[in-house]
Parts: sequence; structure tokens; C-alpha cells
Amino acid sequence: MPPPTPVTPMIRDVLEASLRSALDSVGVQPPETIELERPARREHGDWSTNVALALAKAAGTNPRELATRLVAALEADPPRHVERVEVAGPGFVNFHLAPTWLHEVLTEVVTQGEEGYARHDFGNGERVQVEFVSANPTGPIHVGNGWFASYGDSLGRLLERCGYEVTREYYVNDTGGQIRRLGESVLARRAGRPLPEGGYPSGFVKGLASAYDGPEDVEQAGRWAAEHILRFIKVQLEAINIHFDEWFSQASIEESEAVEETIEELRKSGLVWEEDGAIWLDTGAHGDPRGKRVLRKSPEQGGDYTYLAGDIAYHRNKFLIRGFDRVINVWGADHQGQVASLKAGVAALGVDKDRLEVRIGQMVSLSSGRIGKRLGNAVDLDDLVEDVGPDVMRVLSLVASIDQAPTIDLEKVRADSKESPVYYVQYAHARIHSIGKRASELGVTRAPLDEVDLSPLTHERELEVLRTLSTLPEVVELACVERAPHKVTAWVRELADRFHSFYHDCRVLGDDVPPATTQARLWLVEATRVGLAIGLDLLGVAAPESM
RNA sequence: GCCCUCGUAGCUCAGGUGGACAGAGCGACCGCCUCCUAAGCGGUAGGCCGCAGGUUCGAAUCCUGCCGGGGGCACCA
Repeated sequence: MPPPTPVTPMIRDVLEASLRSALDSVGVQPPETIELERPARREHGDWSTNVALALAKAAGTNPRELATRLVAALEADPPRHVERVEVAGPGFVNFHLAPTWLHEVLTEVVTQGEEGYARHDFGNGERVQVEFVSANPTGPIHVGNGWFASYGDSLGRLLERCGYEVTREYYVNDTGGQIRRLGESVLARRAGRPLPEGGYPSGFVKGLASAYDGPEDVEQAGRWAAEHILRFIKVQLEAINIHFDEWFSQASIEESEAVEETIEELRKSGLVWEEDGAIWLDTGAHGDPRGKRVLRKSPEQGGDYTYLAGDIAYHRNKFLIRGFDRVINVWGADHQGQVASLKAGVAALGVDKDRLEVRIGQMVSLSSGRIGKRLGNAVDLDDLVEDVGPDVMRVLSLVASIDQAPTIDLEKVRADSKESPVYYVQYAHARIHSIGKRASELGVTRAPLDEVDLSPLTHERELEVLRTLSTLPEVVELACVERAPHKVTAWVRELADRFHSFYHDCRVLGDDVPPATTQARLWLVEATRVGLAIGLDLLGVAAPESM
């Protein structure tokens, strides 16, 4: 869906254009890009530029002098909404805008709505696959998997909002030793034998074993169990509002000719050779510090294809068979060592390795020694979700960057779940609906926006809400480009914060509120609702109408 | 040893593609409900932004080194 045309030219563009002509008029060559930022401090205005700092040297003057001349030029022909321009500090040029620019923001938000506001098209319909979680189906997924699940899903939502066509994929390791060990565990449990070396001790597997009534065959028992486990993993993920488009079977790669075909194709690169009975790939040619990797083991080692060979075949399928323009894999830091080899493999297939992006999330760990009621050393995702709810879980995992290695204190999380930032945000959303309800009880109806005068919106609390709202398009863009959904979390908290303050200080309804003010505020409230709805949706969290 | 990543307030973290006196939540302390949900609001206390150099008009942010935490360097997946 293409983003709607802005109702008015963005203020930023207006300011930039004026700055260019101002630079021209003082005889300074305007730079390619003019930096315009929103100062951290209110008294520094609504927008600020450092051009004078940056260009003073080239202009043969000092920053404040240049800034002063720029201000004079700007004052001669002030841009729309600009109330005052001033030189500040070492040579910043600060723009102080009239509230009218924020009234335009309000109009923008409301007319574009949940669908349109802060939507971008720079993705150009590029087909992106986001592969995440992909945990082995040898037991329920745990809290750490859930962390990356939230991340991957929200990243997908951001990409969609920015014009990419997203496919969410879970790579199912349903093959080989993994499955055989699982089968052995099931059979051993069923027969009451001790678990084999490397077996799966979880209660879940134990439970499955008692339900298994198939033959005493390791493969079959393993497949059967994996299917059941996978079904449960789906339930766990759906419980936190995550739905995959594709559950891609590793067996489908390894049991077809795909790996052989891939190696044949790799040979064309001239980077494949045989040595000591094994097949090797020169990964160093494409930047892998390890230099070379085995694709097929020597006969003495069993003669199997390596995991890497299968993985390259899988990525050949992604790029060359299914034709994704870009692939983003979300991996835990424990897989970091695979990145360079895989990228080299992809490059050897003739695919630009920049089309493969691997986001490494740092390891999630649990602080409490006592981790779960079940055997094993992980806490199942559903156990936590059952206690704190999906929204707390999702936001908890989306407050920090994935470059942080969180240590989760589950006791604390459970005890403090009521204090979760989600509720702070959701409460703001609920309050908005409460205002709507109250309005209809009072028989107050909101007039059409184009008939409402927004000029009563001058209270600092009102303006703060609008300033935050004005920021969402850039936040969404940045969060998407940087693959950083936690920036949305921060924004949504800020908006809720501003709204709560407004709610406290500015009454929307009541006998002592002038009708014109009520009308304008009702629209301010609606704009806030739109902003919260967009933000919460990007986080995959509910926007409740009451709490 | 080499590579990746982190080190910001008591705790959990924002900010990090350089900018103007360092932010939030929780915790602590003090206030605020005859009024649209107090899951809220306002205020106070609390930080040589790991350490040392360097680049720059300007560094929490960039570079180098060191210290500390996590992860990785298989013919394992």
C-alpha cells in the first residue's frame, strides 16, 4: 500500500528550502545535505541546524558570524510557521515555530490515520524474508527463543510498514541426528529405559512418549514426536501473536537433490575441490577468516554433507529458487561463527552477499538459579506467558536493543509484571476510549475535522503530545533501517507519557471547558489514539479499549 | 591468541551515522482523587557515560590501547 500524499509539505522540507536560499543569499554554497534536528531542549526551539558550524571555515568566517547573517536572511523572508529564528550557543540556528505547525501535524495524523500515517514506501515492494526462531523441534521453545521471536516479528511489521513485502519463515530442523536422538528418547521413555546419551530429558518429551503407540523405530518415533512438538511450538508462538508464513523443512532440502545440485553449482565458481576424500569450499575467497570449509565429509568421517552444505543449499533455495530480494536471518550469538562461511557460500553461488543479512542477538540468560518447574534448564515460553500475559512478554523483550545480553530475573518479572511499561501505554489508549464513551454519554459529538478550529490547542501539554506525534514517521523509518524495533517501544512510551500529562492537566469534557476547546481536544485525543495504535501494532501488542 | 558484542543513576535499560547543562522506568523520599479510569500526575535525591590516550570548534557518541562481562573461532548441528 503506497503511503498517502502528505496533506502539507513537511515542515522539514520547508525549512531546508529556506536555509538553502538563505545560504545562497549570503554567498555560501549550500551543502548536499542540510542537517536539521530537533533540539533536546525546548528553549533551543523546534528545529535547529548546525550549518553555520559546519560551513564557517569554508566561508572564511566564524560560526556565529555566519549564523547571524543567515538569521538576517531568514528573517527577511520567514518560512511558514516560523515565529522566530535565532543564533544560539556556538553558532546554531534555531527555529521557533508557531503552534500552527503542530496543528498541521494533527491534521496529518488524523487524515492519514492508522493505515497511512508514518507509512513509508522506500521498501519499494522488495521481497524480504525474515527467518527467525527456527529452534529445533526437540522440545517447547523457551524464553530466550521468545525474545528473538518478538524481535523478528516486530522487525517484519516495521519492514511491512516501510513498503517491503515480508515473508516470515521458521526453518525446521526435522532431520538427521537431531530427530534420531529425539526418537531414541521417546522410545527409551516409553520402555522405561534410561535416556540415551544426549537424549532430551524434558517433561514434554516424557509426556509425548507415553502417548506414542507407533513402532519401535527411532526414525519414526522421532518424526512423530517432532511433529507434535512443532504443533505445540506453533501454539506457543501464536499465544504471543506471532504467525509464520512458512515452516520450511530441513528434511525437504536434505532428502532431495538440493544439496548435490548446490555443490554442482558451487563448482562453477572454481572454489570447490576435493582433498582427503572430502569436498571443500574456499570460503576465504569471499571473506571468511576461516579460509575453507568442508561441504562433504570424507568417507572415514561418514561421508555426509555438513551442516554448512545444507545451509548453503537452503539459502540457494531462498535466493535462487524462491527469489527473495533480501533475506534477514535472526540468530543468537552462539551462531555468530557461521555467518562468514554462509555468506561466502552464498557469494560463491553468485548472489550478492549483501542481500543476506544476519542479525545477531546477544544471548538471553536467566538469573535465578532455580529455573523451572520442569526438568531441564530452560523455562518454556508458555510458562512465562501464562503468568504475565503476551503483551508484557513482548514488550519486555522489546525495550532493549538485541545487542544487549539480557539477564532475566523471572521472579522479578512475574512480581513486577503489573508495573510493565505496556500497561502504561495501554492505559493511555484505554483512557482515550473512556473519553469517547463519556463524550457520547454527554451527547457531545465531534464535528468534522475541517470544521474544527484547532487554534485553541496552545497549552504546553497539548503541544508536547503533538511534537511527539510529529516524530513518528522518522522513528519508524529509523527503527526499520536500523532493524531496531526497540525504538518504537521508546516512542510509544514517550507518547503515552505526554498523553497522561495532558490528560491530567487539560480536561476535554466538562461545563467549564469551552465547546471550541472540547472540539479541538477531541481531535487531539483522536490523533493520539492513532499514534498509539500504530506503535502498539508494530510491537505486536494489543491496544485495549478498557482496562 | 584472533573475531563479534556489551560496560551510562541502587536495578533494568534508552541515547551512540559528533553537537548546546546526560534521559526513562523501577526502587527510595515528599505531595496530588467532591472533576473524562490514581494501572495516573507533580516534585526531591541519585551519574568523573569502565579506564587512559587521540581526532575535532565540540566526544557518552568516532579512532587506538587497556580492564571487565557475554558469545564465537569443527570433516557438530
